[in-house]
Amino acid sequence: MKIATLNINSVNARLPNLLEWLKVNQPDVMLLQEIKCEFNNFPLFEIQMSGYDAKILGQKSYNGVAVLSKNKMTVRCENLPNFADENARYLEVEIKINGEKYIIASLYLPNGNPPYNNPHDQSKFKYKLDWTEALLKHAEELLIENKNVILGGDFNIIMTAKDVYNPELFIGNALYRPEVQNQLRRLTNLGYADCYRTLFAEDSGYTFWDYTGGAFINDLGMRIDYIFASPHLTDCLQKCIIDRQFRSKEKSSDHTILLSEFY
DNA sequence: ATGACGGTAGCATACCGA
Repeated sequence: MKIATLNINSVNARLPNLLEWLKVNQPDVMLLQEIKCEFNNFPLFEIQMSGYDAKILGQKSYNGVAVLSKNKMTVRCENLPNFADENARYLEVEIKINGEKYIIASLYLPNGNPPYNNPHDQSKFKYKLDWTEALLKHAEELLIENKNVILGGDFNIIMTAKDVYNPELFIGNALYRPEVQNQLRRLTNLGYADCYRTLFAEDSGYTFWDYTGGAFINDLGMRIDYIFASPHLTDCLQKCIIDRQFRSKEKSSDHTILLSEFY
């Protein structure tokens, strides 16, 4: 079972790149974040012609998440349960693959930094903390329900100092604050494994490079996209790959694709 | 504290992002 995740930074701006990648790599499931469109503007026809069905939680201009799947899927929830959210950041589906039932979520965790024009405003960080608390509570319940659970997406959290090119630059940043790093550790303490770190203890594993300042060329990146797998699935973890070549393409997203494979 | 880029909305420039 192959599953990939990508913060695509507008699905319509990057559709050719996505379709080409799907054609070559043929994942069973593809998780997308920041599709930046409503349902009616999602390129459903082109996705279906590539052999995938799509479930979409859209939003105009900002956010928006989707799940693409070769197999039939049903939506379990749009947005986190018990969390009123005006933004489209969480889509959870159920998919049967080779006779096994999976619960899979595509998630886009809030950034949490103050707006540029109001650097002392902490409301966005509070939103991030609250959102992640709701995720943790739900993630715990999912493990009781099914042994095959995958939570993948853009978590907007740099877990440790080795997950960013220069940790000192990020002290106080909402992506690097101890409160959210601790929340992500709590996800692992529930039993979910960070697939990339499970297989690669030392590699940088960056998934994001800023558009500015030649960040990609100089490998000034950070690891903020993750695939977390339930214990039973982690036992079956075979591969985890970061496709840097996809980030080097013309008209690339500022994130790249993370791909996990299970037996 | 701000901007570098890039996307979207909508038509000039503001907002958002990590």
